[in-house]
Amino acid sequence: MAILPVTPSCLELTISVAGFTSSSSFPSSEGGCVMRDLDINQVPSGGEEEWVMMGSAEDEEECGGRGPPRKKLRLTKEQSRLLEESFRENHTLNPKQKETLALQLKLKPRQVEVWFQNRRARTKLKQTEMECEYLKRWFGSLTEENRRLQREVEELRAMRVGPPTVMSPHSCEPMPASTLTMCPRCERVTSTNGAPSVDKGPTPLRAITSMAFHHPNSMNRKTPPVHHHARHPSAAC
DNA sequence: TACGTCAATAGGGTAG
DNA sequence: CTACCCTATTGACGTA
Repeated sequence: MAILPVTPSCLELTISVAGFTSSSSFPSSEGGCVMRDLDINQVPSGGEEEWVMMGSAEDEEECGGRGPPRKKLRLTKEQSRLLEESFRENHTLNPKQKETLALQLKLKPRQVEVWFQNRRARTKLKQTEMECEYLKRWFGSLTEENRRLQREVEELRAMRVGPPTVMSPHSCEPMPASTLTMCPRCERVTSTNGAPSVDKGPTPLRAITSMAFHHPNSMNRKTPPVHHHARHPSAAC
């Protein structure tokens, strides 16, 4: 599997699957007029932010109508560029970095903090969407392979060529089928006489979860994900 | 006008 | 308790 950059400026972790292109769509919501007390939304004096008028005269009437009309901050291209640049270097900021960046951008430290929070959330959402897409495709291919194997089993059964035998991976001798069992969870064949199961390495799912866990974005995760096999009774697999 | 984007808030969790 | 993080949500704005 190749790792290709999808949107280098936005995502560090990317997953590439043959024929897969990711389209980002974010959930949105609509709601009524709920005005909050935002010190953050007060127009800064001499700042370089793009402040857009927020709410109409009716809105003000409905929501109190006290004080100057609220404005919504839109970061300038330069501010966004600097923030992105900083995000590429570090997904989290220490207080010193935050202060410096805020000073540099003529924003409040809280605004820088919020931007980084939202940026991390967007990154994670995109990652999740990509993983979801990938898992769907993987499921499809597994279903297809399962069908193919089922057909093969049927064909072999139809042939009726004596008791089935499996070659031992150790001695290359045929093993009696009675010593083989199927792990109900992972559906891999294991030997009851101590022979190791045939493992082709980590599954794509494991690759994904381990990638997610080791990604810098997950550095603040408190509890690592536990793979279900860790608690599975048939620890052989 | 519906929908996507994004700055911002609320609220819950955790480390120090 | 404080400061930080994450997640869910809100609401203004841009645009197809």
